[in-house]
Amino acid sequence: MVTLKDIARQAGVSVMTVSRVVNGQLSKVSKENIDKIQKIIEETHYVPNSSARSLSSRSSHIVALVISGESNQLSNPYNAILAGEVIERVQKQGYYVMVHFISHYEDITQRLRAWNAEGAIFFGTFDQDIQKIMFDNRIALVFTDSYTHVRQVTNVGLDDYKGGVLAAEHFIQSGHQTVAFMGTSLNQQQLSSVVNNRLDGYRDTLEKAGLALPDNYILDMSVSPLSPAQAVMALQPRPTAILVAADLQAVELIQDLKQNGLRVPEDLSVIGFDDLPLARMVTPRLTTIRQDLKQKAQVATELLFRHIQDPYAPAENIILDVELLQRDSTASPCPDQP
Amino acid sequence: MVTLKDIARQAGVSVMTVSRVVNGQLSKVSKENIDKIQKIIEETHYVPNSSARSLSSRSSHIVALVISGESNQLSNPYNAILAGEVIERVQKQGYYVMVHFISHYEDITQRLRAWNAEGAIFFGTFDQDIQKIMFDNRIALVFTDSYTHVRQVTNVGLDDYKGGVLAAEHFIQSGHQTVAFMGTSLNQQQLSSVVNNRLDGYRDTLEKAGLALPDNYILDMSVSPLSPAQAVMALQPRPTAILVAADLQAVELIQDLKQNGLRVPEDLSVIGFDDLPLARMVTPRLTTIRQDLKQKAQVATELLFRHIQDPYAPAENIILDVELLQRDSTASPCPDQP
DNA sequence: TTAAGCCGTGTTATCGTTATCATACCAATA
DNA sequence: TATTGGTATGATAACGATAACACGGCTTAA
Repeated sequence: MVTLKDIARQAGVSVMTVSRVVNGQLSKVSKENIDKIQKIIEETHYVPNSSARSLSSRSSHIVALVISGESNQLSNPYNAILAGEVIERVQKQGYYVMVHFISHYEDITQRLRAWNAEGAIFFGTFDQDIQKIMFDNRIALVFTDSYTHVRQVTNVGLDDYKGGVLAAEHFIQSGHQTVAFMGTSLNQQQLSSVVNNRLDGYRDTLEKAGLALPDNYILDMSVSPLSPAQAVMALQPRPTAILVAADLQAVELIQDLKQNGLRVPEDLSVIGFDDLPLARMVTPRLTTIRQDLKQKAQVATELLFRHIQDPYAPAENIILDVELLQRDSTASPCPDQP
Repeated sequence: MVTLKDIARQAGVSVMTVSRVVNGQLSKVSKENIDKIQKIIEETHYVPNSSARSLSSRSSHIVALVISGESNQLSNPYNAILAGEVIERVQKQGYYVMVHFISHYEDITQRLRAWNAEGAIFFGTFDQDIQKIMFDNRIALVFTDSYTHVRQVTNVGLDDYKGGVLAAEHFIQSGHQTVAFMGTSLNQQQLSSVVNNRLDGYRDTLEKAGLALPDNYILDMSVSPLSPAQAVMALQPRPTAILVAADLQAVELIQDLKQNGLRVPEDLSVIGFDDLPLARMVTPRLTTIRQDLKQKAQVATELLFRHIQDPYAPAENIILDVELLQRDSTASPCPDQP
């Protein structure tokens, strides 16, 4: 392995002179030395040792990507796409990305500190743990989709409430009278308030229009023993429209409905959430509440680097907009419906 | 930041004694010191500095995940799922994962050497560059889906040829007479021999059964100006079955066919390749050549750690099996077809 | 002429850890 | 008694880089 020392010896200068050239402090080195040293660097394929740099300069140029969830966190397209966008951007800034999968609160702070990560971006639910993490680390932290009351937390969220509102409005305008909601983890207090907010916007808007959303029309698939279609079909009267809090679940529901002989949108209109690429690929193409993952990644990365550069930059909670994308999984209710 | 020195001072011992405890060399330290030191470590939330460790011990416990491709490499579910599986397993071994996206041959060796990665797993096409990489690095390297003639390369591949065979057999048994193939990057010599092998198995089997696969029935969508459906419909006589070399493309084709008024499988039987989760979600559910990504990840990770532990472990080229998964996108040709 | 300042370069200490060797102590063996 | 050997510990020197300061030589202003 080639080190600064080797190059210094070859060039007949001190390591500091080489170090300056490597780090682009060219104004401090004579032209002839710059040329000589750069040539040797090229020839020897010298690569600076990041560990040594990190140790000495106390800046690692490492950003951690922390993804919570169970099993293969990247098999979820939402995580995967967002992760990819973030990695691309972080890399473009000359930083390195370390990926950490965690289930619940394994001591992620250990992992961040081991390599002196300069910052971290979090995917998934961390609400309960945000404060712990905040106190344990003094590095730049950016959360996504986290609801919290702690002021110092920087977060990039989504206007989930509005998403619910848009879905409700769409159903109301289409003339639906009996509607339902499907999601997961609805009862846990802190967890998944993303879904809760979508529900709130949905319910509030329905009620304003004089439509009720009874509790039993709010289906929590994380506790229901029934399959998605069964859960819907068990409702009397049967809803003609449903908002499902995630595209993946919506697709699953539609599959299941088909197998049970129900048609979408004729028998049931379905709105998803996220607009994953998948939404355009299924039949019928999924009407969904779209969020812009590229934008989310961009904002998160920008915030991260802002806080890396300036530890005293104020915490921000950015809420991104959503829009309804009407495709083929929603329609007016059939008049001859039972 | 708490260091070994701090703990040593508090415990009234030398740093080496603390180091031994931290590294589990408990037989070399007295019981009372072990207890005392462990207690202080807990209290102070000491975390060993990995950079310093790496520098001193010359082992970083870092594994690089190198993913080639354009733009967001993780938006491809194949990459994402495989990456997730690998990350999980690497992490379980106590190693850290650095992710590197590269397009073409950016100097990935720099990135690996900067942090002294102990090993690397590669996703994507690297055929041309494998040798370069091999020569530049002396660390454990595992490629996936790479065809190469270099003996020292460790690779986890797929029986792509058999995949083509299975698809052809399926079409032959179903009574198809006019069949086609769709893929990308078919002409490049080294690149994407994965697809070429699938094509070879397909063509060989068809020919053995007396069916021709004329060149113009081999559609390369990376050079065709037509949309997938258009490319198929331009063929006279129109094929009644087609093997598409990747699920994503197959789904795209089916979508496009629908919009052009053609039904799957009635007008055209379609077989995909990979069996992504997506394949079960679309309508019709996609018949496809299945590969086991978990297995692929497991084998790749095992090979990686074997070569990390033993630099002289022999290079291996493991070929994983495939199987045909019949779903709803294939059928016998309609008799009344034009 | 002298003080001040810049430029290019080198010297030294340090980052936090581990490798290696040395040492002190005690027990067991010849 | 002298030798050997194990056990627990410490001292010292790396690992590869950067930070901070020092220094000589030159120019410029007082």
